Amino acid sequence: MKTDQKIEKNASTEEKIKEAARIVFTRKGFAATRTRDIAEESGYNLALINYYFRSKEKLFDMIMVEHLHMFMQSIVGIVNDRSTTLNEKLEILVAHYIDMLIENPGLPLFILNEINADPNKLIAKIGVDEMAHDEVYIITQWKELVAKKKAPPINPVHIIMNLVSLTIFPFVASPLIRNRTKISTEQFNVLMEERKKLIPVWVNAIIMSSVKQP
Amino acid sequence: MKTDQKIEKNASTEEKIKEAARIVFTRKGFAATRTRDIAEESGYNLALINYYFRSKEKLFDMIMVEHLHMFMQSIVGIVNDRSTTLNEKLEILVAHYIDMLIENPGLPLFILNEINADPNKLIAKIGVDEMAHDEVYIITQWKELVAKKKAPPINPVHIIMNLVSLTIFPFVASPLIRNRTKISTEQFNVLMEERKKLIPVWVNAIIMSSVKQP
DNA sequence: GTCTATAGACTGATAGAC
DNA sequence: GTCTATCAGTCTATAGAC
Repeated sequence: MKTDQKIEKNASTEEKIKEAARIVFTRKGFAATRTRDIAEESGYNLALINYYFRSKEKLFDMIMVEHLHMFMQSIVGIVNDRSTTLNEKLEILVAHYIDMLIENPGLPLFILNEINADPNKLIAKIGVDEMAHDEVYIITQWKELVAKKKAPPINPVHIIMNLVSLTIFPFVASPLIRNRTKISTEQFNVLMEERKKLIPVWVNAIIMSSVKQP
Repeated sequence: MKTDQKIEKNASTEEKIKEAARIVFTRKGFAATRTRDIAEESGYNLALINYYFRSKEKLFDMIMVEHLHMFMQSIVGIVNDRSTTLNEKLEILVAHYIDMLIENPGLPLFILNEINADPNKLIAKIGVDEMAHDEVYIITQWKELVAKKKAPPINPVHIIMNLVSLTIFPFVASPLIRNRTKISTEQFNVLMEERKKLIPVWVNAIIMSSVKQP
């Protein structure tokens, strides 16, 4: 996956500006970012931003669409893979996301913010409506498990929320966590690497706990 | 708990403006909020904001400190209570936070954002350094549990992260969740109420899963 | 394509009337 | 205390030189 934070020397001017915008927008959000910040970060002049991208907003939208795409990318392939078990899918998904989040730790907060600012505008762009209906294979596998284990009376939405919460939230709260526990970014990333193996185990434990409940 | 979203009729002008600022800042963040938005929301004029609070930033800081206080409030009392077991503390904490979050769903994203924008500035204001050292009774109880169960080889930071993630993240992702699952805010809140009882059970299951692991 | 200079709109803050 | 009017600064976007 090519998600280098640094601006490549051989990239075109347009690409350099877009990369600079990605960095600044992700760090400060749309409103707090000035076109001057992007110009400075890119090493070019302010006027070029409007030359290549018609406006600050259009540049932002372009970057946001790419971010959302990165977030949803390849998931469809994973959850529809008929050669992997439910547990394997879980492991692959978690590892995939944690890898991506270690490289782009600011991404979730950025996206959640903009969804919060204007839910309809952004959600429309996510474009994973292929996953909205129940044709996805992982759903079939889940239903089989539920039937076999005489399983959860709990809403399956909880299970999804738990999986996503356990995977993404630590990155959203990363500055706070690192401050309170006095650990470095490197040590934080080691913890996140550990979670690749732990989260699938935990999610299974959560599912089983609901089976045993009265 | 008094956290009414509406502006009271009998409140003083100063209080009404602060309440309006709370609403707008929480919804849009510092940078995207204009003093004119606050004036409009409060029903008063722009000039009064500077009359009562010297600047936009001072007003923001004041609100932020109150928010952080709300977040940390009464936790010290709960975690230091010698009359409750570890499990009871867990249940009380989760229920306490979920109640607070149902009333103030925008709070976590707002706080996480501002911590992200300037980690040092805000963390200094949290003022829970009483909880930094190991004098807290819940820590003692935790250590006893670990000793008795010959428990987790996993870093206890994971357990804390899991507890906080499971409790807070659904609120941070609320607009996304509500959109994807096509549920209303009321239905969402019902799910969150369910989690009051479920999260403590899940966290226990997570802890036990690490005991059984090789 | 890239730059400087500047227009035009908006923002936070204040002066001064009542 | 509350208002209107306005200043001074900053922002995005563009015009025009090279």
